[in-house]
Amino acid sequence: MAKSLLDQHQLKAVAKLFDLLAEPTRLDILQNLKKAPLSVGQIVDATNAKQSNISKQLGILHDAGLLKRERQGNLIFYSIADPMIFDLCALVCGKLRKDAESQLALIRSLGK
Amino acid sequence: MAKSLLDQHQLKAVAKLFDLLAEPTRLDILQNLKKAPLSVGQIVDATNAKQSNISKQLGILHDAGLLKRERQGNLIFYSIADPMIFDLCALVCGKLRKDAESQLALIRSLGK
DNA sequence: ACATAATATTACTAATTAGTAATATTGTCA
DNA sequence: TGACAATATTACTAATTAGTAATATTATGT
Repeated sequence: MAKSLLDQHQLKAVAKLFDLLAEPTRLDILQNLKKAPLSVGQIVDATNAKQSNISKQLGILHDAGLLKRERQGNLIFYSIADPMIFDLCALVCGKLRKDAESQLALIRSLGK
Repeated sequence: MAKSLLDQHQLKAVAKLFDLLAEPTRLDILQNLKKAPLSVGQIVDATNAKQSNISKQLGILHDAGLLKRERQGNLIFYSIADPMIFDLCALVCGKLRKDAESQLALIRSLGK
């Protein structure tokens, strides 16, 4: 086992995946799809984004392979293609919570 | 336990953290710091980015709390503040590898 | 075929930001 | 103090992109 550092190309691929998760609207879509597939309209209702934007972001997530798409009559249902995303989000949420708790403990310790 | 969906503010915080990891240069810095703290000059040498850019990206990572900074004489050493980052990167790398392997298997299965 | 509902696309604006050259700052050593 | 090395900052450009209104597409039911 050598240095095993990622090369430029690989770094770019990793960055691209992180970038997909670096937008609140897309994260909102993903967390809403966590339990079950939803139609575009349902996602629009669940978030507070406009239809055109949701459609756009769904397209981005689908093109990247993070979402699956299935037509059912007049509706189009999207679903999570790889639940690994939620492991990622759990890690990040865990870190943020831990940081916040440390912050809180620090503040409390200053309260004499 | 209710719906437990993140609100707008929380989504923004999560997105911000992902955004820090959504740039190849910053990822390159982080992976170089994985083994040990490095000075700015060492990081510049290890990557193929200019000094001013490395310094800028180090500042961003430090301001966000992902890196620690320590002066030693003329040099300034940066180090990873929270190794959780590597868990994140490992997940992403794992996914990309798995996807690539599936792709490869598919191609092979088509080769008669 | 027509009206309607659901979704996608287009064209655009505003905001963000990576990278950079030049310059400023900070520390070391003589 | 002055020269030098390491790092940070500034000011700028070019590129990317979220959000949006308007419009186009696609499917359904009559």
